[in-house]
Amino acid sequence: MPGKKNSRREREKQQQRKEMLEAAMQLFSEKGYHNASMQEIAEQAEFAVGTLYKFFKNKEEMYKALVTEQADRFHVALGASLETSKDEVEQLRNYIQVKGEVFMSNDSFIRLYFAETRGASFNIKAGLDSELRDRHHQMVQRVAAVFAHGIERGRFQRIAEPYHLAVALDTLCNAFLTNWLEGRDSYPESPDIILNIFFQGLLIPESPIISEKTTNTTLE
Amino acid sequence: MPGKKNSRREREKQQQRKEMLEAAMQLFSEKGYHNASMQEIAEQAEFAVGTLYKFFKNKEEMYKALVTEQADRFHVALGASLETSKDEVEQLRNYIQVKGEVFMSNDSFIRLYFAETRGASFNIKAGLDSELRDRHHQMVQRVAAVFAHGIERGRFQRIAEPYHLAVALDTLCNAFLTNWLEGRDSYPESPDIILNIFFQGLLIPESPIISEKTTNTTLE
DNA sequence: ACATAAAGTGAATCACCATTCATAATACGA
DNA sequence: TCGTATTATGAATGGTGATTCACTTTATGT
Repeated sequence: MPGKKNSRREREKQQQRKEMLEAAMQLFSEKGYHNASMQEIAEQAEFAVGTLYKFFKNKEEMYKALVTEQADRFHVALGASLETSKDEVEQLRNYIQVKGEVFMSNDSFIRLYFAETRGASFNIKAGLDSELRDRHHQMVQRVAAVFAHGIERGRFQRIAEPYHLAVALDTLCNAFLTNWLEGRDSYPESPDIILNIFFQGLLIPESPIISEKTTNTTLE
Repeated sequence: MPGKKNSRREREKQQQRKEMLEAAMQLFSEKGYHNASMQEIAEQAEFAVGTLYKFFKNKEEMYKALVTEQADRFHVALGASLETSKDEVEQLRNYIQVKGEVFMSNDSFIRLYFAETRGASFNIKAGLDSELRDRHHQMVQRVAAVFAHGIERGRFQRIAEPYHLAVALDTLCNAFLTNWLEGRDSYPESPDIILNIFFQGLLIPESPIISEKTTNTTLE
């Protein structure tokens, strides 16, 4: 009487589930939610349609499972990237690095992630998007904390609210990564290109110079 | 025999068309392409379904007309914003300003625009998205030219490729605007918050100091 | 090897929508 | 006002695809 958990059957099931999700991932990311049919997914996964329904209540649940599970992995990795060092610059550098790596190796997921997280996602009613957005938002908050720390410690200049800086950093990564996904451009080998945009001016130079009042951008 | 163009009928037609597109805009941006039915759109516009088809070959064409026409207005406004001044800083400031204004007053369109331009858009096969992306890309190139100029003229430091700077600026605007759309945050009253992130360090200070070699972000 | 339970199958069902087109309403010139 | 042309209407059509479930196949225990 094998303990329910790791029976062979149980492992098999997990494997099947995984294969279904892989097929689904491929088709959803290629054709989008509405244009990928359960039939196709079943064929791709080499199961019968009915079998999909033994694992997932319906198409929507399947999609949700897919997206949230991947997003979890993604967020965990990002979260970890902020723990690696005590130095704020290093933390940010790592964040960018990891984000890049994850994107590189999961590009089909990324399409879905962006579809849900950025541009309006109309696919799913039941608040998948808002759940994802929230988690993403939490991630941004964590990055904001890093900036806040850096500012308190006198490592960074307060050129903007920490939260705004975090939004900015996050979105910059996405933009460059998107460019890379679209093949317009290669993703910066090093995180420094992105960091530079911030740090030229963000990092407090030995001798504090620059602007007269911090806020006003010298204009005519 | 009134010249075919501005006959009353002609004007009426245009008005009707406009009302159809308005209804469509509202529904598409609320529920997405696939979840908005022609029936609904017709009701919302107070026409019969059949009448929609007198104006648009089919749902897809209607959607395309909607998106491209709006996008045109949008791009024209943005383009103009870069012509206002000879000073690069002013040009960028204006770009941000105008982008903000357009977003503010067309938020339902923005959802669609992002859906097409950013996150993977699966809605429409016939290359609407790629057409839009191209135009958007051209816009980015124009901004890049501004940066390039500024750098040549010695107004900006070359902290990154002009193109990269343009991508960055554009995406920063989007991020802040998106935040505003989601109600997480109010859109910066002035463009300066965004500019600051760049210009602290981008603007060449009277006495050239900072970094030892431009490229390497001081790290441990 | 057999009986029973569990898992897998895919044709049939059912709902939903885009699109059409025969008909009705309306506009226009005489 | 009447006859014809133009335009609007919305019920009917046809296709698509999610979901179900009676049946078949496979696994398990004796």
